Amino acid sequence: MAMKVGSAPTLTSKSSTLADDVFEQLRASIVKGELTPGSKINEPQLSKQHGISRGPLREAIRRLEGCKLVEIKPNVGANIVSLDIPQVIEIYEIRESLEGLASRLAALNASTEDCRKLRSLLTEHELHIHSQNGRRYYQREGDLDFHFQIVQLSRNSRLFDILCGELYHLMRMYRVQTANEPSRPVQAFKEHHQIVDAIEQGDGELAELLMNRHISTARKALLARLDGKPQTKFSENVDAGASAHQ
Amino acid sequence: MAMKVGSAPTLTSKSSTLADDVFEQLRASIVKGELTPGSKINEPQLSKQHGISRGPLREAIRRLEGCKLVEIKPNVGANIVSLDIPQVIEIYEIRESLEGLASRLAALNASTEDCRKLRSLLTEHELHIHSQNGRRYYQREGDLDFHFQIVQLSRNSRLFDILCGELYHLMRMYRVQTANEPSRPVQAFKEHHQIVDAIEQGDGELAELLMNRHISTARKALLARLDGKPQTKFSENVDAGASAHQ
DNA sequence: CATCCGTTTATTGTCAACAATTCTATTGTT
DNA sequence: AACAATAGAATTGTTGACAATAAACGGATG
Repeated sequence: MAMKVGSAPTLTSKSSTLADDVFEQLRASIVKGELTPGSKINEPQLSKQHGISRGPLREAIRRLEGCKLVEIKPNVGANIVSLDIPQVIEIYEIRESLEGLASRLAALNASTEDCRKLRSLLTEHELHIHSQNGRRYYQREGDLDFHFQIVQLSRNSRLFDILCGELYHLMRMYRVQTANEPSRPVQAFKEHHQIVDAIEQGDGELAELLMNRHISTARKALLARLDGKPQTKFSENVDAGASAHQ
Repeated sequence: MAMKVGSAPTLTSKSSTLADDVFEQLRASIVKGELTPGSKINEPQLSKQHGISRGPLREAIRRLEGCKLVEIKPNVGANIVSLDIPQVIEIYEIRESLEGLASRLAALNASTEDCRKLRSLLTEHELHIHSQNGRRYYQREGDLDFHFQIVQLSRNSRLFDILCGELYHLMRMYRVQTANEPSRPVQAFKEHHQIVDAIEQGDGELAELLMNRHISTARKALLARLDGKPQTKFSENVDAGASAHQ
């Protein structure tokens, strides 16, 4: 269950503009890490690379600015946004509230069919969890899929936009494995099941509480890490936190 | 205590780009309602009106698109975003969670000086509340000021961005007076004081609970209105909800 | 009278050139 | 050798022109 956002339909695409296309490509590159946080955007280079003029490229960059994925300094240029650990913790605090809300709403809306899908997603994860490659997969993609589904079930489209359109992109940028902590994925897996239990029973308050705890665990792990390495400027391959659980 | 976002410093401003300037002007126009929801953006007209070329204007529009304040259809143009009542309710659900979080964090961070400022803001509101013009002022501007301050005290910059940079702008667009309900502002005023009480005592959980209730009241008023007029396409001068309390 | 179709008009998308600013590197001085 | 000033290169900001698409108009036809 991959979570495509909005991909181009036809090969010789015509219906969308160059600015839209390059916007999505750039956003994907940022999330994948091909454009590393803090790095500078060179307009002439990028425009040549994508075979377009600077006009549409600049529009795409401006749109990324609106999404807070790049920062533009006048007469200097655009840089990929870079988060330090305190900022990531801020995001976790917000996620905690928002995904709690999503879980509560999901419990009110979810059909039995929806719950069945959630379960199958979890059993699929269980298969991967024990293989080494699988663990990596689970932590890098599979886990967010679960949260993604919950948010969809909330049926609150703006909540979906904020979480999946803004915060999750940043989460992925700073996705990191809960290295050297083999017990956590298994525990997270159990918590996921508990959350589905609550949703299945239509117990919104419980679902909210469990999701809050679930994310809070990861936030606290990050916080502990912050105390350990005080003002470390979050380099690329950190190995805790973001996906500490999920 | 007016809440300017980011205004130009010098008269013959030079340090910022045309795209940045027109972006802020357009955003202000949208929030003020000078550009009505759903209306189309005419590039040649606007560029002449602002005395700039279409290039920077288009960049500003693309940035607004990133902020979800306008929607662009390829080869057709940009329209000011228009919300119907269900969408506004979605926003209230999110506000409820997020401002609850903000209140909880504010209770942990606020100094006695901060609390003093909150009180003075509230007493100022009390003065305005009983005059007819004042009531209008209070509902249109003063009330959001209070919420604005709370969010600032949370010291979570991204929370601030989401609430004050995205949602409040939309709130203002659909700001509407709780017409024919003179009791509500007084009640809201009391609730504001209760929230400050909790913050003053450092009781984060209570502050969160009270803020949740406070916003929930407004959301339910909107919901009741929704049931009354089913699929009304939220015209400009609705008279309930958005600022029903707050 | 309504509808369909082609023409005209206006608006959007794209590009390449120019202007303005910042960054770089060399030179000259202490 | 270290630092400041200056000239050059590179990058960003802005503009106007052109191409492509969609909307508006008008006439012919059922």
